[in-house]
Amino acid sequence: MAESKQPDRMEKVVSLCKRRGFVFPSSEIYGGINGFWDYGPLGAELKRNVKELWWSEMTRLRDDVAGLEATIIMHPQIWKASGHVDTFSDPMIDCKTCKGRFRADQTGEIPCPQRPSKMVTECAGEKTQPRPFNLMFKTHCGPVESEDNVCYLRPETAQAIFAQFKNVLETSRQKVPFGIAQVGKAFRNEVTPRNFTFRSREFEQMELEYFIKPDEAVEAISGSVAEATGEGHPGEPQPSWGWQLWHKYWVEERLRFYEGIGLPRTSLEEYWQKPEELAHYARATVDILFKFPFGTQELEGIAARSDFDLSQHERHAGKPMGVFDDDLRAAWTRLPKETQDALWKRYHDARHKYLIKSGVDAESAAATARNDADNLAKGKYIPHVIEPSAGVDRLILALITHAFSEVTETDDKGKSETRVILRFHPRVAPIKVAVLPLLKNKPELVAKARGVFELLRGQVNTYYDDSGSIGRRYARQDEAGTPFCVTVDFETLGEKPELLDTVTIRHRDDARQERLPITGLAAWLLERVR
RNA sequence: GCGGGUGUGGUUCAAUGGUAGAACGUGGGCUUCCCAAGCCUGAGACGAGGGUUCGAUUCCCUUCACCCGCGCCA
Repeated sequence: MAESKQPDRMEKVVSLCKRRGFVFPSSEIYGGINGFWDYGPLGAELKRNVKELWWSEMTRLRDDVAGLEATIIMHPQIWKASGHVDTFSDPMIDCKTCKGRFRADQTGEIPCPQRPSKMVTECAGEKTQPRPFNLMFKTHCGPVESEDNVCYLRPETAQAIFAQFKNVLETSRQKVPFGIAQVGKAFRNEVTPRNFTFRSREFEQMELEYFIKPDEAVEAISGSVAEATGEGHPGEPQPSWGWQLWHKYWVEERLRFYEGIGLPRTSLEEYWQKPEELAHYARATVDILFKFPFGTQELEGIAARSDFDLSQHERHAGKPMGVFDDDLRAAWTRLPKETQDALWKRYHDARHKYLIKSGVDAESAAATARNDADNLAKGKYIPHVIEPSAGVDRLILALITHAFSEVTETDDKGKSETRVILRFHPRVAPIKVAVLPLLKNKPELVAKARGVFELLRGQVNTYYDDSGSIGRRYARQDEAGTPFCVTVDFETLGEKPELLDTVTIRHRDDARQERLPITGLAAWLLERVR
């Protein structure tokens, strides 16, 4: 992957974030703590805007998605079922000679990096003792620390959605296909936090689990599973969509979202994971990448996860995770026998393969798979899932680096000066409008400006500033990414009667100015920041 | 975790074995002030902990953080 790295640009962004109050090192007065970052006043607003836009588009503006806010600490069995306990606990061995790090249980199968003819166990390099390499943050529930009450801080928000699937289904009056959305903190004890906030140990995710019918059910109901035709957004969801079209749909929806908050497609890349890169349960995964100054890196992954997660929880919790589908039941009885048999067999084989892979013994796997396929014929199945999973903090960093621009201007005296402008999309900008009296020592101007400020602050996030020259205040707002400034001058007070109660609106990106009546200000702004 | 680099006001940088300067920013003031104008004035720093030394921001050790590379990244 050819990448143009711009370390200078990244340094400037980091220092701007500190200087203007977007991002601070966590616990800085104690020397900081690796992998943890705080959001300052502007960063907090920016992040809030992004999360609210996501939430609103995902849940409130859709009929088919319900929200959830689950706890960070959950029953430890959840992480057993999800696979995190096992995969995060691999004992690792370091080779002091070649500096390699290997899973302790695989040293007999991995070639030594320095002498590929020999396996790691056979080479002469000095090895460390195996050490547990756990990327989940562990804690204890209750006052006594013992093996019995170990709990984990969630390494992803998704599992809570699966765990609460049934409750949400029953209380939200949704039917498959439908989704459950959640925004929240997650924690991973990363080996190496890197690249500013990009890889942090405490971070926030915006995740949707979108539950769909298995393709066999879609085919039974619609006669066939629709094929994806052509590039781009496949349009409004159709009953005939199988997992592939739903997957494509969500990839395009997510790209639209990024465009809508100011990340054009040219700043993004799609990466379709190759079959050998896929997690064992995934049928397809698309990463949406952003061209960061330190390289092109993942913002969001959209995975087609089959029915793996709900199946795991059904097995581990011993609680049924299947749903009953009236349409399927009705459709099934009308199918010709050979179609029924073919669908039964396909569903059976998929279930059987999953069960065997999960370590279920051959006899129960055979029985369970038969039972699952019989259930399909009665209208019951475990939904499959499409998972668009986005990192909030990565997105914030992408928005800041993308918005960052420098403008060098030379004045009459030949003195040149470089100013920073953060060209945020108005929808995400932390401050939407600044209200500025032209002068601060004229009580009438200040009073009028305060009035305008009070008028606007309940509508959009508004900032009042009367310190320094007007040009300095414009520059200050440019650096904060404020898209609009409202200036109250003597004409507002009626120096020219025809301009009484009008103000100057100044645009961030081109310094353009226009005159608007105060009465229309709020509506004018709302139109542009929503 | 390994190797290399860097830590001085908010930011960007100076200087120094005798406890630190600047620019910008920031607080207050003056100015009919529309793109970081000017003037007056204030606050503000040697990442942390040890050691050597009469004395350490400076030398040494440890530690923490950040950056680059490697490894790891369900």
